[in-house]
Amino acid sequence: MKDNKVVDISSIRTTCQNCGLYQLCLPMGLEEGDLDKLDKAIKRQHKVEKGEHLYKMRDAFKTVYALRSGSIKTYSTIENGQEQVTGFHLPGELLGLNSISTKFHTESAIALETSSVCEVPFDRLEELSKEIPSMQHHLLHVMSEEIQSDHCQLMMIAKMPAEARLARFLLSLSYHFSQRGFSATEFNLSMSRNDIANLLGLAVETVSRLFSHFQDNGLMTVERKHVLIHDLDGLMAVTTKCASQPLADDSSSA
Amino acid sequence: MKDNKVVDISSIRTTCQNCGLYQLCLPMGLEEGDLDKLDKAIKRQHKVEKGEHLYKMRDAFKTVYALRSGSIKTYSTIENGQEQVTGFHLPGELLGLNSISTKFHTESAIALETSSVCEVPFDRLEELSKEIPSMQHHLLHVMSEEIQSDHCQLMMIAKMPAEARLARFLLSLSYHFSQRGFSATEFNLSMSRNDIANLLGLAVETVSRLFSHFQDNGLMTVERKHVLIHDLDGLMAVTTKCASQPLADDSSSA
DNA sequence: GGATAGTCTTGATCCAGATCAATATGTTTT
DNA sequence: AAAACATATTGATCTGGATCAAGACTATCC
Repeated sequence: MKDNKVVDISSIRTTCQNCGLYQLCLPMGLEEGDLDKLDKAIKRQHKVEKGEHLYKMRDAFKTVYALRSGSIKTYSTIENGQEQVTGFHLPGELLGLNSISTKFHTESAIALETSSVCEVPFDRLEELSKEIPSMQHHLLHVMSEEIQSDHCQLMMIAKMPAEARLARFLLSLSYHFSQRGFSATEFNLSMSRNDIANLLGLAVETVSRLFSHFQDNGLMTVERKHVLIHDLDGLMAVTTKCASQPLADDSSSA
Repeated sequence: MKDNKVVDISSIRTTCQNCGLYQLCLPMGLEEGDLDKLDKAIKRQHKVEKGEHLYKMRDAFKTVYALRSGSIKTYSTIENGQEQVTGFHLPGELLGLNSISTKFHTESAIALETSSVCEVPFDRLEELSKEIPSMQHHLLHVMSEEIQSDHCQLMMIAKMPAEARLARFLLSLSYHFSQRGFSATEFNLSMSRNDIANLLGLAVETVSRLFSHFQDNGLMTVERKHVLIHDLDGLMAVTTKCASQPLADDSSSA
């Protein structure tokens, strides 16, 4: 019965149920029935070519994007025409939620490589949240995470020297890749040096020089886009090597 | 009948209905009946003395705080003992939501002056959100706003020179005060120079010098905590006077 | 009210990282 | 495959703001 069954086209189309990003994306922790509901709301597998925009600043905010593959850069353009990169996004991440309050996008999202996304109309998502408590919680959870990471980024730019920022950036990429089942020590940078510098609040030249330094110190090998980390702990050490260490007076007394 | 009625104690206790922060806080856009529900969930008017903590980093996250009066500083402590100020909060703001994902607070909140807050257990808030769609939306709205403002802060620290950062900080305070019905041009700073410097990623000395410069340029008068802005537009101008202006090539051609 | 301690201001010096400049290495176009 | 262009590396110089240092002003405590 099962062997002579003609392939059912509907079983091929990717559903949330068998999407590899199950643990990272929206469906996290949903019941079988709920998944179906979500599945119906989603327009799946929209493809975005490298350099193509998912949305642009000031566009109406109507849909949330779940990144399935590839990578996306978000950035906003400042009054004077300068660009501020706000983040690089990897599969499993949700994009667009930060524009709920304004109803129009406050940043642009551009594909750094050919990528694919699932689209969910935000109003459908809000309706679903009414019916599915864990969905409501998940949305809050995701946004809370974004605030956390923004605070971390802030602290980094405000307090850490260039070296530590780049090291932390690399470690963060490494971590996210490993979370997604890829190597933690070997990967390709889909973003340019310029983008990295911008995100970290540095000049391109500084980023370039730091890559060279890290290489000279045997921490990593970097050849254009290709990165091979030799010493994760070493990079960690660079991260903590930031500004004025604690003036641990208490350790000397008593 | 109405004149000889003894004062009803329950009509005196502040309810969300007659709270002056109606437009800013949680109740925003709620129906009469819904307000009652919210009202029951809230523990009202908890007083916090200057220097007292509302919560500390790593405390369990259980309740959300709505600031009624006073001002609160949020900050987190980094590995090396340094402190990073993440924000100053004025009446009407909600505190704590950014720790939903971790379940423990990732920052500390301390009163900069004697303040009062309403407390709402977060699980009650989530339940209410199920029943009241506009409440659900409002929570997402508030978090989205926080992400926006964090991005703005990031851009500021990454791209703007010290002058522009302080100017923008003052304008932001001015705006928030005016939103709350206070003077946009005269107010008191409840935070120290140190805190301001920390938030803006600067040294105290720089903040102090900049205040002096602004004063010399007739933009404002600042005497310890007391601020009097003479020229809002002038401050705005300082804000935009940041780094490399647009290389508007297109205006010359065609 | 004088002592001690925090906070703020102002000046002098220094340095991390920006900016400028030149070259090298891709990449795309024709 | 040469031309035109974008991206990356490396060196030389410059500077905004940090750091160091010293007073001035306030606030708190005996």
